[in-house]
Amino acid sequence: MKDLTNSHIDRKNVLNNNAAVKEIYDQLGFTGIFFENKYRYTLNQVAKFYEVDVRTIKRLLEDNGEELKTSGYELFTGAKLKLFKEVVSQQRDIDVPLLIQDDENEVVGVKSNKISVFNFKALLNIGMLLQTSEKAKEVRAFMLNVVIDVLNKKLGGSTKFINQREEEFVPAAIREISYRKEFTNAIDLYITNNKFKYGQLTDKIYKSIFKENAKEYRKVLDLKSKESVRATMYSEVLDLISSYENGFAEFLKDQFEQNQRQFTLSEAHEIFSNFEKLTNKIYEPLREKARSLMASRDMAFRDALHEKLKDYVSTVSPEDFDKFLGEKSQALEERLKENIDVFKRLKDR
DNA sequence: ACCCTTACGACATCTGAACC
DNA sequence: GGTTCAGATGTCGTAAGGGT
Repeated sequence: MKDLTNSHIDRKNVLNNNAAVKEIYDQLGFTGIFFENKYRYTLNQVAKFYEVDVRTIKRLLEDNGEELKTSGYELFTGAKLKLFKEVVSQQRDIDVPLLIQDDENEVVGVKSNKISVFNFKALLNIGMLLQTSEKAKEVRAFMLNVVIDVLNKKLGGSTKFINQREEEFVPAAIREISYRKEFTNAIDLYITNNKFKYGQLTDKIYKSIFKENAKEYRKVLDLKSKESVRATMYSEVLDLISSYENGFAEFLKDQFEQNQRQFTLSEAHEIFSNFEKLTNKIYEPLREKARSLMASRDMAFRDALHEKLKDYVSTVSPEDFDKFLGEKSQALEERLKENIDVFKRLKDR
């Protein structure tokens, strides 16, 4: 079974979700020592919190050092340690003593030359790695509940059109519409009548970019028959589709001018394969990026796995979480209203 | 029934700034 | 300059779980 304790990607996707982490901190009620803009916990506090031996936490540090460092684990020494100690001793005066004193009622680490310090994310990260601690198990369940709550609150329960919540979506969708026009025009003019020609060539583009045809894509995202495939795509994917459509339209036109007659649909398929070969290297970097963004975001936001892109699933960045869930994310209607205003302003000039 | 692995705790030893 | 003490690291024992 895949869960937080054995999936690096899932752990990152909880920890990169800043809105969720903040909510978890507010609800958990385990106050840290505020130092350099973050809430900090010493190694001993962390061990006590999860009711495990200090050695156990240390072993996690040995085995998952890099991950924990990325989350915000730090080893304080020298000047930084001195500063930290000062902050700690001040905190003792304002009555948060339990957190920073050990059993002998001493301030922890006064004479130590180094102290392991966790920020809140690293504290949660530890909770995701501990296998048998009951407390850690509780914290994990709690974290996931909050993450689900946050998602539901931000999205009103549906993640289907989460792709539309970032600033870039509307402009990308508008661009795509005009490039789509170029594409369908070229198909109209240079390919003999065949009612399947649009769908088949569009599928070729989809397969070239993300390995699925429209039908497969619909299935992965569980779209109803009336729901538009394009409306669920991320701006980066839309832009790449635009490039393909525009590029292929021009390529087809060139071929037509050499050929002096319309192509059949099966010839057009061959022409597309040539186009694909010719542009393979050009599109490669953008395609890799689009695949990775699409696979990772759909996993994190839509709980949807694109089987053919499973090697591309990685973590969703904190920026992405903000982009789609944060203050700047919006519902499409607001986005459109905003854009209409822009058009109006331009028109008035 | 047996062996192996995993996760963890207990104990021991070494290190090196900070403090006196 | 010696003492102190948290941290780093290593080793061993054990309980639980899984596979054969």
